[in-house]
Amino acid sequence: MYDRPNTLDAFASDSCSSAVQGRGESSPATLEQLLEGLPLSRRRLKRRQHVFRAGQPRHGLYLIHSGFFKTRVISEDGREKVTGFRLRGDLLGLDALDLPHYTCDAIALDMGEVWELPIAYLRDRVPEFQDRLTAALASEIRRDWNWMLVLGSLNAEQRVVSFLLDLSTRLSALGFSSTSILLRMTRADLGNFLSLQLETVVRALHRLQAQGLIAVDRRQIRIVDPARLRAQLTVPAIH
Amino acid sequence: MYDRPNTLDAFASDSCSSAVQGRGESSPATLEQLLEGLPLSRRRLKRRQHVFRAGQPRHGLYLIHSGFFKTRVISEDGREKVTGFRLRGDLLGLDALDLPHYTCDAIALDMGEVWELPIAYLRDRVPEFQDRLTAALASEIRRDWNWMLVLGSLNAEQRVVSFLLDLSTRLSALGFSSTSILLRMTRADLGNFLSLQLETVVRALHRLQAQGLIAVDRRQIRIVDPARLRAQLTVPAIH
DNA sequence: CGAGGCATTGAAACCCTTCAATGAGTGTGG
DNA sequence: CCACACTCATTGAAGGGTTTCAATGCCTCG
Repeated sequence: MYDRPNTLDAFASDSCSSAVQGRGESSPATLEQLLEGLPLSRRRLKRRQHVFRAGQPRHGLYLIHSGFFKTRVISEDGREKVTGFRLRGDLLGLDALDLPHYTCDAIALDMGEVWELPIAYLRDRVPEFQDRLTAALASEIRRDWNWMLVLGSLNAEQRVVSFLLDLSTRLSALGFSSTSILLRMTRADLGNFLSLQLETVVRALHRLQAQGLIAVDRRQIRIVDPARLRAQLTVPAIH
Repeated sequence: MYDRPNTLDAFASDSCSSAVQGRGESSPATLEQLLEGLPLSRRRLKRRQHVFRAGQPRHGLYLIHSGFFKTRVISEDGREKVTGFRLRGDLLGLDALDLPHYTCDAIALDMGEVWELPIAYLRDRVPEFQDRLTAALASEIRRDWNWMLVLGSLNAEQRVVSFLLDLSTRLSALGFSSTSILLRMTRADLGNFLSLQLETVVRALHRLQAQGLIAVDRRQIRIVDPARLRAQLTVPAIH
């Protein structure tokens, strides 16, 4: 019998891509370390500034060096969907790797810096680069599928819990506190990502606080009881 | 001003990956043509048979030669999510390209045949293979994002319409009728994919039939009025 | 200090889910 | 060849979680 991937475990393992096919023995753990010393063009971004927009000619791939970003797609008739929140080490533009134009918007939620990666150049000079790229692409697919599972089978409160735990894990992996979380996105962005109305997000956070699982102070979230918070995901899987 | 990708257009353009970065002039349009003549191990599958299961050691990638498949992920506590329905030309196992084990189940919905692609071998011998792989991965990400958008912003009826139009487009690209569609999956599978209960799918199909947009006969669907069906997606974007 | 963006809260409405029962189609075994 | 079993689809009714709409409050910034 084989182990089935746990939703949360899958999230966690994806945050720092581990087992890349064909990778040699010891090598830099992060893409950033791998690219250290290369003359990459860096770009600083302010709040609400776009790294790129859907439809623009694709230049390269962007590696987040610092800051907090969101990616989103917008349909012809204006419906928007936040496809993810991206942190240091994440790549922006993966979805358009085979296209001449970007297909999503990448927007800074606060100040940040990205490094532009010249794909063709790196593919030729950095042996591991192609494998890293493949790993990042596959990882994004798994991430998307996990969120589709979450959105399709959990209620509002559980979705918010999933989000908080995921963010906590990712921030923790970057060396930040796993219990003190500063949300950089609006309630509307969060709701959009979780396929909920912003009021529903507010009420879910409120209920979680009332249960003593978290403490909410505007965008500052403190995880009071991680264990019971996690336990919320295994209770009556309503919906 | 740049064009934003239309949901449906995006679906359509993804069905036959077109502009692969760095691809030369004339070359086989499909992966299958590219691999013609190579000694690939083929595998016939019966209804309900698994191509692979999550957790199994990853062998290679599978190219669907014929048949109708579904992929799904299952969480630790048994929640299931159908992540897609796959047709001829689609690849199975992309999500685990960087992992030693598969992360989803791939299941035949009727009789079919898949070709097992030895990745490392093909990467070395077939120049275009890596680019095709990248294109397939990025394409899957765009596909997932588009479905996330659909599920997050459209009501039950519109989701079913989106599904029918998408399937119609894909079947059409394979040379099948675009108006006479045989659903190979159960209402439950379809509902799971669309994040709806099977009863809701039934009722949505019923209403679409009542409006004269489609004709439903068990799993046989006939698209009576494609234009008005498409128009359903631009009306009161409820939700 | 007013303006604006964002968050909160309440109440009503609604779409979808849930539960239950029936029906249709298929396959198998006596 | 028919009957039983089983899977899948259909339909109805009730309930409920989210949405929708509206109003208020809070904080930041010019």
